[in-house]
Amino acid sequence: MTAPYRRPVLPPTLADVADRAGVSRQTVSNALNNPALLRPDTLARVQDAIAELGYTPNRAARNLRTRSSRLIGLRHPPAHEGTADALMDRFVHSLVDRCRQSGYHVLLFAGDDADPSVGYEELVNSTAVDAFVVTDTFLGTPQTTWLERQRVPFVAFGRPWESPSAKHPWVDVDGAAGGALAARHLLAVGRQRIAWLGWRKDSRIGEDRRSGWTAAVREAGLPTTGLAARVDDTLSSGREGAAMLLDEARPDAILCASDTLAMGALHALAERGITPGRDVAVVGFDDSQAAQLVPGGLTSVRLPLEEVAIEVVAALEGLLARPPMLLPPRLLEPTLRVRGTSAAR
Amino acid sequence: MTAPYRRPVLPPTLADVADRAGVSRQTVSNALNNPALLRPDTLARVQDAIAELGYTPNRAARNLRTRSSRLIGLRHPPAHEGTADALMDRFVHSLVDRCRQSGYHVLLFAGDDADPSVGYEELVNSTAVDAFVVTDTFLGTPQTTWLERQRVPFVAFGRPWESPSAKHPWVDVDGAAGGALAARHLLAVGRQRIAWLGWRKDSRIGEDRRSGWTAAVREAGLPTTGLAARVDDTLSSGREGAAMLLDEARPDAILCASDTLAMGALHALAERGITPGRDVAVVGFDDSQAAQLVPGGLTSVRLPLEEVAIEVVAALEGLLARPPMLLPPRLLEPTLRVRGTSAAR
DNA sequence: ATCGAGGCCTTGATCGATCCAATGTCACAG
DNA sequence: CTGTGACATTGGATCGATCAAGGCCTCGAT
Repeated sequence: MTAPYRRPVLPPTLADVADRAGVSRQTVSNALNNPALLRPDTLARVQDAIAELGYTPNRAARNLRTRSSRLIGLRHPPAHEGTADALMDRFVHSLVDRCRQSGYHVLLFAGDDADPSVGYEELVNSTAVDAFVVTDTFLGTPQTTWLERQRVPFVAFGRPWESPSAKHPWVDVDGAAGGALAARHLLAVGRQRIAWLGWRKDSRIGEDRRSGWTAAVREAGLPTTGLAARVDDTLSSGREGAAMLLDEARPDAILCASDTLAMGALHALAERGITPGRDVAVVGFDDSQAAQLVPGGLTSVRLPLEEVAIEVVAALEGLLARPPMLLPPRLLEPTLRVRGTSAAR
Repeated sequence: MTAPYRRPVLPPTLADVADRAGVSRQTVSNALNNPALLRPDTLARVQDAIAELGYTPNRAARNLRTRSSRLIGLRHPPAHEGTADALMDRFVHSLVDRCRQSGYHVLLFAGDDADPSVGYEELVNSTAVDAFVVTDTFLGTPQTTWLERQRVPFVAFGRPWESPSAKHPWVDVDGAAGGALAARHLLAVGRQRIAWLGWRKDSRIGEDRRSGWTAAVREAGLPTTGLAARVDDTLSSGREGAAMLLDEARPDAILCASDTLAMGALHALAERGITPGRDVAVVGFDDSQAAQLVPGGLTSVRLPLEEVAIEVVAALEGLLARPPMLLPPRLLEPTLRVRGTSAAR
């Protein structure tokens, strides 16, 4: 057996291709990066040589010369063991897919919640990545301010809640629109007393979603007072919150800030022998897997993560173009997945 | 405002550090890669200069010269919209974390289920990554055979089920041990008729897990015949399978090949007014989030993904060392998370 | 016939690190 | 005083691509 896991011969270089095609290195380079500069017959000859040799440009050499790596850094969000993970997974997937279409790859790295610069700094200074995608802007945005000060190119998935004057490009989902969408759906299927089961007041995202509920319900001339509970984003708090709502406010629908809370609400209903979708409608948020594990299905607001990825990559390309072109922030509309827990009566 | 998102000055190079410290470039290089070669006072001088300038080695240049990128390629598994995703997320997290400790980063890329070489080939030829971590070895392993033939270094998470003679390093979780662990736990809490609710026979992983159940139950002198059902890995099949078992085999425990199936089983119990954990115990597999969303909690076999990541990275380091050192395959033991659905009677 | 313009292609330098071979320094034995 | 070897440090070449500038054509205008 020969030496295992070592390629026997070195891969062909651009110079090899040049020799074979009978042209200079620069011409081969142009064939790859600026084909219009070549005469058609020369181009064909070079392309043949490339194909025959199975040549692929060496990234390290190209990176060194062009001072760019065509890599996008993404800090793998720390495991919350919560519902957000599955969401992120969907987003990362879309992002990877979209990056590929633009010739980028995604570099995952681990960060440190305490010090935002950890990880980022090393990658920036070593020119390992061209830009970053930042996801958890709701943690008080220490990293975005750090990145902005360092003039590191990045695009955020999530508004700069804490510093609305921030100038960096960002893409986010309109939580208020999602809340309103869900509330209007519940109104359309004949619900009159629509309760809100949401997160605590210090959650900007939660308050955003909630504002959509408030607006839509008031718009219909229906009450919101006494019909809201704010709890932690856990199954048990969701159950307790829903129990309280059911016992004290007699809602015919519960709109929840997350699928986790919605699952809790479903348990509270079950304990009382109330059938979801018939007696009391339940709607969640994020369209996580849990929504599909409910028999009959949980109606849920679905975030357009594929679109978010598209916009994020577009913003990245603008940022990395020269001259850089800053795209304006984008706020995308979520959609609603109607399932059994909000059937029409 | 100056040009946005462009660093005003070029970062310092190794030569800058050398000038400042009054030594040659090579000495600075040695200070970084082989500090033992330097006299202590020289080393200190160089390190001071590095700190003062805030120098970080340029990756592209280093990669070009050393022919290695210190990047590990990981094909982001296609979204199955199934339970496996959450598992993968945990694994990826551990992997990223572990890679960091070894000075590696993870490069995510999108692949194509049809043609395994897509993605891999480009990254290999362009020397973008040093090695791959391959995760979905259960799909008939087209990519592992391709990678082996191309002599691309890689480590698999998952046995080479289809080609046991494969020589590449791999790490896997002992599903049989997990099945046996869960079965013995059920025996220990006094269960006598332990049913198996598993995947169809063509699932190697499913059959592996099942074999542990068979062995443990037989070892206790208890029956397995008529106590097994094999269905698709969906909530509804789980419910139907469990319903059949409950109606026909009268088990006092149901051991499931996945949490998804276990959730289905719980629904079947609920429909019959049977209390899980008291009347019939239920145990799942994979310890997914769903297991924690069950009130009281679902007992589940937890895969040691953190350990898997450790072993995978260790194998990678062996592979990339020179001379390469192939570590023997590792089969890791899962653990059991005992929760409400298998309480002692 | 000569010149200039433009299209097409080539040559040499360069990016920033490491590899390699060689040199300088020093203590100590012959 | 020279030879030897171990250790510390250096200078030049190199990895494989792109940049910047310049050369060689061809062709039409003078």
